Amino acid sequence: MLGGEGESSTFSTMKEAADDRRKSPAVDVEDPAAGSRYTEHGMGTDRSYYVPPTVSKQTQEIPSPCSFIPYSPSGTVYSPSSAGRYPSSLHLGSVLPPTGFPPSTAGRSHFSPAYQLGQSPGCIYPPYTSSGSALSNITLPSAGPGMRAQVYLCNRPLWLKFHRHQTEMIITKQGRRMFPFLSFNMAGLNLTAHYNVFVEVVLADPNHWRFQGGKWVTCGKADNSSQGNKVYIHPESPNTGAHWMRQEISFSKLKLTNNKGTSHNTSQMVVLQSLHKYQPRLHIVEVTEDGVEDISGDVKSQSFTFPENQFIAVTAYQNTDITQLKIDHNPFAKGFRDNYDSMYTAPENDRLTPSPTDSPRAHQIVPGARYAMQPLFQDQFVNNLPQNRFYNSERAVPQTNSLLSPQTEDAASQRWFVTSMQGGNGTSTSNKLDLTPYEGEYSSSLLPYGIKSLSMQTSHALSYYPDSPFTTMSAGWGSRAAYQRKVSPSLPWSTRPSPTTGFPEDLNKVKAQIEEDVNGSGSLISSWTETQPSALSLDKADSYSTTCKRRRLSLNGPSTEDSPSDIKCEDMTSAATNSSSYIKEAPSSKGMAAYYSFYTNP
DNA sequence: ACGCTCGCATCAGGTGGGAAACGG
DNA sequence: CCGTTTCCCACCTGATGCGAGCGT
Repeated sequence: MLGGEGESSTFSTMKEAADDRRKSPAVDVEDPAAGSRYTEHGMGTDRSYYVPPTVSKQTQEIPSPCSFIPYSPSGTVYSPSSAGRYPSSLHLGSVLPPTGFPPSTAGRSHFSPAYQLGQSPGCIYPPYTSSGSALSNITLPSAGPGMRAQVYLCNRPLWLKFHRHQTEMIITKQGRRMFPFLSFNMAGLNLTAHYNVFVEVVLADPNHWRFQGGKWVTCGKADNSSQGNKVYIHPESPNTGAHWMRQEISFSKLKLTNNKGTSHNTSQMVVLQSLHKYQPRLHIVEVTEDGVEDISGDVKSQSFTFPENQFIAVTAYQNTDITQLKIDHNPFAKGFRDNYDSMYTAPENDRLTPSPTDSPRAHQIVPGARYAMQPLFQDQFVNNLPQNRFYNSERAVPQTNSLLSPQTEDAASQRWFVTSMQGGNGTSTSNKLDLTPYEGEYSSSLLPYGIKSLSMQTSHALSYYPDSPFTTMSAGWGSRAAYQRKVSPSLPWSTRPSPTTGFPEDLNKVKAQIEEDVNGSGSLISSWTETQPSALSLDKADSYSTTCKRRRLSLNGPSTEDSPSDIKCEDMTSAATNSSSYIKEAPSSKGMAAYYSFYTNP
């Protein structure tokens, strides 16, 4: 409602920012230099923030009352090279957590350490350290105590799964929802201040892509002239910081279209061009109570970019791995799962209760691991051991495989870290996907995200995918969907024990926990910059060249990683549970609620 | 009698696949 | 001719409405 209205007018500043961006859209992802481009921005400075793709800086934590702060990197965590280019205004890198924790340490205690590390990120996440260290540079928002926002990508594990294979999003004339959809948890906002929260989808790189030979390759230049709405304002905008932090903020209703002329539901539709790569960006803009952006004084806006959210817009899926992931995780595609099973696991079509150990696909689908994990982090980790690997693999493998040869991914999957980050622009290799830069980060981040997601739970936001208990997961995740699979209707998840662990009693504890999450996992992302809202589409694309062949890749190897993501989610939940004491809503079992409740309670 | 909860049926909407249509 | 886009299909989820059953 509000958001929609406000789009054009309210965010004028944003538009300006966007304009600025346009000027420099074209940097190549590949360009090593690109990394440098990503600059941080200071708070009000400008939109040009970006994070060096390769370089992520870890921020050192500044002692601040708010534990969250530490991670709020203004700096950059990582910015995808591509992202940097078009960044409208702010770019925050997401902080990635180090690779998974050792199973043994998985437990909460484990996080604590992470937390500490968080303060010195470098230590904690060695991989990221180099680049990640950038975070330290991050300047905290000067805006005021309330302005230090931190954002968690709730369904990051799921996004990572897709990202590994180069996420594709279908765009249709009438609009197609994203899956995974964007779902965030926020922290660090002023409880009483009002904010508009919106997502802007910007061109991630200057290339036109095509799927050829089983992988995505560039094919000419992107069409910068694209027109149409590029911003989706969360329907609950404007709203108070307490509101935004109380629950998971889902953008499940956001639709992607290629219909530039669409006049209806423009508030729900983001116009994109097929075969172009995009980077969703979350913007949080402080506004007056009536939703008007406060132009007086310093503009308080922050933007957050998660490289794993990048996707290529398509009118038909190109990579069968992506198709399978969609089918496996999207409840609405459940009808296609049987086929899927048959395709991938021939003999076992009938398996009613897929076990995690089953075929890779089964992992994705099966939540078994998750469930088990819920109770405790440790459990989660333990169970996840394999999963962790997957995650790693996701990271490491990602680009290469997914793009190149998915089939081989599994094997490769074992490696989590990618060196790319350090290098300056990890972009190095790839122009193609630019995954590398992120990967390192991803790996580290996995846990964190998972954690958060747990906390998030409240699902009110999610109308479609929220299941009750699992809502949190839903946001993203596939986890839920997976569980629901026909195959394993009987899965215990419904019975999931709610987290029993208590939350930290006091805020400090909560903070600490959060920090842990952040640090440890790095899940929080955060790069935030205060800048003016920028937002609008920048990209214009032009016609892209042309020929693209579509090839469907193999099915073979559906990713093996599915479970990991789930796991993470679960982990998070468990974590959340720990802090239950704060939970206001005690929704069933959702630790998430608890987590947020913290915020809600002044 | 009234109010609440539960279960079932229905409807709207979302999903990917496949074929046809479109365009260079 | 080839690649991309569009349309239709069957299937599924989620929300809603309605009625029955139960408790006060």
